[in-house]
Amino acid sequence: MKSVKIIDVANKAGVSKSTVSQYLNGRYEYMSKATKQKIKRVIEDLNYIPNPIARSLKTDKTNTIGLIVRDITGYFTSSVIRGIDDYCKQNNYNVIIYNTDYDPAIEKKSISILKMLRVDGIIIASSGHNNKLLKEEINNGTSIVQMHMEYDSLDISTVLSDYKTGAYEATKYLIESGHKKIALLTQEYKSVRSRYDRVLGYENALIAHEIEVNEDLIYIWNRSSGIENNFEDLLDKYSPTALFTMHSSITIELLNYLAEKNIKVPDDISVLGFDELPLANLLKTPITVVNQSTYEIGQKAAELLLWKIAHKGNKQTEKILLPCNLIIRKSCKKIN
Amino acid sequence: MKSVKIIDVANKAGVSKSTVSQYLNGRYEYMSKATKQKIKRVIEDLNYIPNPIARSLKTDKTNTIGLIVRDITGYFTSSVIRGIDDYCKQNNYNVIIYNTDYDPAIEKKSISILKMLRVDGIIIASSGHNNKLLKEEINNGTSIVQMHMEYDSLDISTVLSDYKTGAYEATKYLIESGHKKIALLTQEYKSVRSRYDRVLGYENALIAHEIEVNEDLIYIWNRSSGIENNFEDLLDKYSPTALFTMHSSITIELLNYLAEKNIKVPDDISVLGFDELPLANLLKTPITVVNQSTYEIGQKAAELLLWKIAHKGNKQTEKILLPCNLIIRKSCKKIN
DNA sequence: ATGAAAGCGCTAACAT
DNA sequence: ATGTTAGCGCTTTCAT
Repeated sequence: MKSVKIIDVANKAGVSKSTVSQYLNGRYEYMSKATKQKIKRVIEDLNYIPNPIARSLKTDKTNTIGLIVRDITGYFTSSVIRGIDDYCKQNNYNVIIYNTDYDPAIEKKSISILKMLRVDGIIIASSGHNNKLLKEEINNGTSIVQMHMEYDSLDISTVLSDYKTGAYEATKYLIESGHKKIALLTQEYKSVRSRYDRVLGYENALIAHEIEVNEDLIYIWNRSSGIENNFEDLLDKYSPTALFTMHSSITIELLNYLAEKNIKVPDDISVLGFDELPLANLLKTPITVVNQSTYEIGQKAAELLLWKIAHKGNKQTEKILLPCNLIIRKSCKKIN
Repeated sequence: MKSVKIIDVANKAGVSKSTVSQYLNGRYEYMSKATKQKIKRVIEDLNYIPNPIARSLKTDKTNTIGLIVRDITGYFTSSVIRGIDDYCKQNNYNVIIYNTDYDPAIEKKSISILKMLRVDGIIIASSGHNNKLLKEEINNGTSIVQMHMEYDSLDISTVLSDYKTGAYEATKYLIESGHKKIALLTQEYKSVRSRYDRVLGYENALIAHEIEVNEDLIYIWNRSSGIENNFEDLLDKYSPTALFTMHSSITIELLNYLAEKNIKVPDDISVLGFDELPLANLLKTPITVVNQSTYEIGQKAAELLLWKIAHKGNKQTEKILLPCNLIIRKSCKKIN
């Protein structure tokens, strides 16, 4: 069961290693038809498979990319990964995944491990806390594409959904259903372009329909503390008729919150979420959501990265925007 | 930005490559305290990181394992993967994932790619259609552990849940809630131990409570055709009061089916599922399920595999059983 | 206690 | 059109 190597096929074919290597790498220009055929035969006979490790050592290419995400387990994330992985496999690349669990320190460490591993490139949904490092890496020639997140301070090739339009359309739908007091639930958004865009979409839709933007209706949620008491204040004080969440984590927490407070959706209040939910149509109230094309995001990100790897010289940064689509279900009531 | 290599630290430390290599591999036995310190310093100074590819070429060890699953995207699977991945990363292993989408041919190909990649071992949730190949690989010395599935015809180290007890406890719960006519929805189970065990658990519980086992109440579902007309026949003819599904895919399809037929859970019929469902408590009817410890399954599988890799000689096969737990929610009605 | 040297399996510049 | 040769960066046997 000794594995057969290039020298074995060279010997058996009566040629040198180099010729076999030429063959393997598709450089047939100066090769006689005869030897080409012979080598082909011998390779099949011997069932020879080149050792990618030896190849990597020589070429400094591993044909693997690194992928840094928050948590592979998420409904959104796992589908994006599938898109990336499928595209990569089709193109003879492997992917190695690192989970950061939202920790910038782990993110940083993941980058350095991936570099140590000599991956050919990295796709990252970054926290925004390592922008300086990321910039450095890019300047050093590392191929990187970012997805899902966007930061004004970081000039990097990116693929994400058209959040602004997505939020605009959703808000418009709410308005056209008669809602005027629409509360927005978002994470801190001023420093994060991809969050700010959603808020902009919301505001623009209001403005376009001559509804005054009320900052008090924008509730800042954060992952560690969740929905706090001041949210109840918002509800009490402003009585919004609809709640628009900017992230599935918020949607889910909100739904639990409302269930606990015994507030009925959509009878008492309408809910519209960003990001598709698993088993959405089996929920107590099937939730209307702005859906992102997760699989396509992954595919595009992978496509862009492999392109960058193949064109290392090119320092240009690109931004790819994929459309969202509104999936209308039963969580928004028509009013008036 | 040239990367520093072993020779650089050797030179700077005034020793030979071999000595540095000894240091790197923790063989300090014959090393003077002095050189040890010096090498340590220089490595830190130079920020030297050994190249794992060169190392792999020499040692024939990649410190990566392959993982073959049906679809990374599943709720169950992604959590298992996380368990595997966390354990591996903690132990300096990387994991490369292959999705088979339930296709035995892709499964087979994945195995061969993984072998070509020189992974140190493989974790597989296998289809059962490549058992001969798997057996061969094991005989050739490949380290493999199987998870989630079990086949009598394949002697292989395996980690899975205690399906029999899980199904037993669930059935018992149903019986104690007054149910006597409990239909079982399963895939073809006679050739697959891990499915047969669930059926056995169900039957044993019935027997223990002196309820006759009626084969007609066992409905054979399959992934490609889904729930067919004959299921309605079963419902009509035998009027089961409870439905016990053996897999989350079946549960989800069943729930959709019942919703479509306007059959209410649990008022018209009780439902109990195998495998946890996402957002379970937000469902129209929160479903009672037999939950598997997905993360732990992953951890255990990884632990077992890394152990096997470290003890290549040992040909013994082990079977690790993890307990299930019943999560009682609102989908099962007490009757009589 | 440390070093010299061979070699892991391949690629690629250069020679012929 | 094909072969020779020198590495890629490391580990490991064998000397010393």
